[in-house]
Amino acid sequence: MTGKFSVSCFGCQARHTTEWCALDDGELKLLDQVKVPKIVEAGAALFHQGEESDGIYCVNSGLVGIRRLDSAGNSTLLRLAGPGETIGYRSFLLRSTHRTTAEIMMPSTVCFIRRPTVRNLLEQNPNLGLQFLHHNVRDAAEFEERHFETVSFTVRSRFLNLLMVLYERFGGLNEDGEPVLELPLSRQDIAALIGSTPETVSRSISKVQDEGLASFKGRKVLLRDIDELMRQLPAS
Amino acid sequence: MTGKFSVSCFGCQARHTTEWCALDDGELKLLDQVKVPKIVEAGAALFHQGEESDGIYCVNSGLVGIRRLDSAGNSTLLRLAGPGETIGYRSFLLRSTHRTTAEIMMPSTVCFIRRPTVRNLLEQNPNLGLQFLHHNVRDAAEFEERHFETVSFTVRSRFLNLLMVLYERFGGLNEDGEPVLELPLSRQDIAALIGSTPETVSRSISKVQDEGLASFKGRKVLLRDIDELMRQLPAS
DNA sequence: TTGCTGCCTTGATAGCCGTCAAGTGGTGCA
DNA sequence: TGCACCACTTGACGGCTATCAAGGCAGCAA
Repeated sequence: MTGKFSVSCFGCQARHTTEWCALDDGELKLLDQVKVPKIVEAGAALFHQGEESDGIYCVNSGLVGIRRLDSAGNSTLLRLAGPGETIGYRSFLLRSTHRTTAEIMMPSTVCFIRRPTVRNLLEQNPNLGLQFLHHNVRDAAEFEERHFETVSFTVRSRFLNLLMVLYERFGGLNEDGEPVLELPLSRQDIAALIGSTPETVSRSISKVQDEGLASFKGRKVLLRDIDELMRQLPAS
Repeated sequence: MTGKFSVSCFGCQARHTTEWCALDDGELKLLDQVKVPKIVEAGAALFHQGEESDGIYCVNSGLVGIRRLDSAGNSTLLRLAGPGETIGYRSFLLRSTHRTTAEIMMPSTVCFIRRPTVRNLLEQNPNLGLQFLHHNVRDAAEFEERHFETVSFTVRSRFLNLLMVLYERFGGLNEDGEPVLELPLSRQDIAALIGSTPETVSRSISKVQDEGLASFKGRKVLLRDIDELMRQLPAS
């Protein structure tokens, strides 16, 4: 954690796409007053696996990685959370310790909401609970989807899939109008996300590059043939 | 669907382990009156992928398979639902069409609860929503876990894992006091559940048999060395 | 009985991919 | 400038597993 910043819930871009849209003006005002906004540097952690849950986090900007440590001490990236996503609400609702570690992947701004606040709001406004439910149902559906993909498609397909998802989130056009992307992930984390290894990811990258579909230089990507890349995605 | 049967929510074994434990007596009485109990034969479907969701199902006894059809028309078994589990609530909550098909795997009894009833109960009793949330959070955690297992362990490990899970649910002792199990699944469905193919499953079975850990005859299984089988499970 | 059908098993083969190991390149620091 | 360190790449190898193909086996109908 490296600082605080000022942000109003009322002006939050993400508000209308999150569970907090269930709140009325009065409740939102309360939330606005008691939330703890923070600027966080890449590499920091919002919470660690095994810790007690003492509240939930709402991502305002940036990117957060949800990791799990296995018994051997290896850290595996499970999923990413971007602006508008609420983190840590599961352990909160289950009153359990955090089952994962939330690590900042790029400079981010997040809002922390303390346990009592969340509890009060939940009791006050049943719709908020339903919104969390909706959120989680979508998450669960996505996991099911990903599980299906992992067992059905090759590493290459899964990599291309991730690449395009990341492009939609973080991509843009360079000065020449070409589609480019700066990967917010190491090869290791890419590998974990698609259920593979850094070496195999690296080989997939080389192959895609040899075929002229995209150029990779470190984490910088130039998508040379975006149409063909899209065409090669697993149908879903 | 092949018939109706009489069952009271008040006497339902599964009630206390499901989301319906949030209901008070009055609400439960209402539920009891409007629910539609059904006896269903193996092979029938509760709902099909793509259909409109018109309510949710509560499994009273038996086993239901949740399947997904891919674009090529292949049916893939995604997961199983047993007594006490509620089915179809995700499409219900998202107001979307069913994303999966629910197929009866063995003669079962289920209760159907119509959309308006569920909606009313949800509005009336916020705790019910929270219960669904809990349920779904556990589901999501399980998917995450399974995804992790699939990319980390071999087919053999995953097969043994499934075998022991099925044993806990459907296993018992034969007249000689030996642990036995009647698989409720075809090889094809076993393969789908663990993300593999019927051939590889068959080979795993042969291997486990050669090692003297268990005997397979069709769907009948005799677990010869249950301790060793447990020992070979992936740690989790 | 015969034939048919579906499920399961077994064999042969190829390829993807994980693992181990060595090499490359970029960055920061002294 | 040189060195160390780290992430990444590349190569070699082997094993697991998917695929294709053929054969076995039980259930069923005629």
